[in-house]
Amino acid sequence: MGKTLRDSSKDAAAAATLRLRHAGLRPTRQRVELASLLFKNCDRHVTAESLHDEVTDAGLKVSLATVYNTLHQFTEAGLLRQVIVDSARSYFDTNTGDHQHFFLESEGMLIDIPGESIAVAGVPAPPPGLSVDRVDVVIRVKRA
Amino acid sequence: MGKTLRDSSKDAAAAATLRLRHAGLRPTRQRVELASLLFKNCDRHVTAESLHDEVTDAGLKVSLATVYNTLHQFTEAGLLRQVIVDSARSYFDTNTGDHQHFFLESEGMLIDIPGESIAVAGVPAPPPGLSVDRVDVVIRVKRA
DNA sequence: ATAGTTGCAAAAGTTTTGCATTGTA
DNA sequence: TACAATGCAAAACTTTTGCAACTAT
Repeated sequence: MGKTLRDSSKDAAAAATLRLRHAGLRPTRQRVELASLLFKNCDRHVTAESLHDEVTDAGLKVSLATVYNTLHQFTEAGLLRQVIVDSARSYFDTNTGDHQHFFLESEGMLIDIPGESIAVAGVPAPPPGLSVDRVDVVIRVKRA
Repeated sequence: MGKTLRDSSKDAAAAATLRLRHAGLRPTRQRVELASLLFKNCDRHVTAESLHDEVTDAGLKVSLATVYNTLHQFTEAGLLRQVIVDSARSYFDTNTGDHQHFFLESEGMLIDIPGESIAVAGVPAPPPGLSVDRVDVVIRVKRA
């Protein structure tokens, strides 16, 4: 039995709903729509604006403010990770595991690097009273 | 012969003027004042706003827009380096050499780590057509 | 029903830009 | 004098918040 396009869309929505419930977030229309887009494919890197364009292009209506709020809620809930590489805008990564990034600034493109590939050695002890929370590595690349 | 406070201030201004000329920037009043503050002591990390507060507190009048423009001009000229660690604001570092940072987000504090201390191993080759421009390491710390 | 949650318009930041003014040659 | 460079007010961004409307129980 082949599934129709409509069925796939429903499946994505159902999966998103489950994922949201599991994360303790109410599956509202906007959240389900955004989650469906975000988690449909594998790893994705989005900005608030790129995701807003995406929902809009899909014919759905979600305000940009809601996209921002939702991205932060998803991040709080552990569904997304925020990646700070550009002073002009925030990126969000659907890959929440341990990994690092290549960043091509001119095109706003992020590429994942598996966490186990990279090793950072020689980190001095943090100043007294402070402990290491996370180590972020950004490999800034440019067109050769 | 001890130098008066006024002399020191003059010296700082003279040094700043030289530094600006050497970098190919016209030593205007605003630039000299900002450069005097920035390069008076050793390594410093400032935001546009913190530097603006500083000039203002010193009784000088420079608009915030000019502080932004000047920080970017100094960065272009190689006198400063921009450090991207916080999505909310840009930091500028008077240490332009090879080094990395601890970042205590809750207080907006950056601490330099000498470049030779840290080694990043296992960086995969960048995707075809791209070359590595720089490797940034940020050790995010929190109060223990 | 209704209590807590949500979504968005409006506000608040931060950063950039256009242009009158300034400073230099 | 001319003319490029500068500094800042105003504009343009991105992001956050307060509260009316909604929704899950």
